[in-house]
Amino acid sequence: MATQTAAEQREEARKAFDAYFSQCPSRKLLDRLSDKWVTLVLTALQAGPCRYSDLARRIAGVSQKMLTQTLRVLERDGLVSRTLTPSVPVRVDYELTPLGESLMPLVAAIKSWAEAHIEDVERAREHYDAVNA
Amino acid sequence: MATQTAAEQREEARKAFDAYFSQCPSRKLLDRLSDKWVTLVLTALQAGPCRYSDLARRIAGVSQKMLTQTLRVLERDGLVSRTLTPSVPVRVDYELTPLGESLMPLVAAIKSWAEAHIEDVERAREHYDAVNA
DNA sequence: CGGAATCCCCGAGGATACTG
DNA sequence: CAGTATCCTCGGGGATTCCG
Repeated sequence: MATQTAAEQREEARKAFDAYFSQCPSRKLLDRLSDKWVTLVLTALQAGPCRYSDLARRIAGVSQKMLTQTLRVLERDGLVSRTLTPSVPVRVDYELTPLGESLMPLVAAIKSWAEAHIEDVERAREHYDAVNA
Repeated sequence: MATQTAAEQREEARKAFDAYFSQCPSRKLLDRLSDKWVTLVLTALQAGPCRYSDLARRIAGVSQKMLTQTLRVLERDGLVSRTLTPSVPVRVDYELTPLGESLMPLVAAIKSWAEAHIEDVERAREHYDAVNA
């Protein structure tokens, strides 16, 4: 019994931590933003409404699956709205909601820090790699 | 020949996109921040220097492998400094660099948006799930 | 104490094919 | 046009073991 306890304790601690962790608002937001396609979609929509196929074209590397999945998540989170026009063929437009727009300054802030400090980071990396030959 | 061209073109487009994409400073930063453990480590270090084992204890759910890996990456990027004291047993302290500290306001901004708007997001989700029964 | 090395599993996500 | 469904691969990351 007791021999297993240590491992079990660690695992339970991890599970409890994960449970707590997944509730953290900052984490939820980071999980969204960090998704490879999310910021690209948001940025693409910043200029205004956009059709599905236009998004697919603008975001060159995306697969249909991931574009659709990303849009669904963003729609569910209330960051993007989906408007279906039942013409033939169907037409679907996506657009940032006010909530989605409120997120853009944060995206801009991230871009700003990145562009301001990326060279410092690059230099640090070169130095690190040089030292740890 | 020509029958393969379409698929090949897509793949090459994706590769070219990935290559371009991986160069984007904002993406690099997001890739760092989005790492599950990075923000936790940075936040833990915000209060001041901290030993390896202290970090391991503070960040309850982390495995040694991921803690070490995270610290290595942060050190390489110049966001965290590592100080080794060759006593017996060895003692290692980690600390935010000025560059690392300059990142904290951004982390705070993320936290701020998350806490301010997470309820809107939750409501949007509930509504979405209710509509799409 | 503070790691490095190895094994192994699981799930994110791309390719492909089909549909309203 | 705008998806949905299925299959399959590839690598992130936990558990475990060993080292200075």
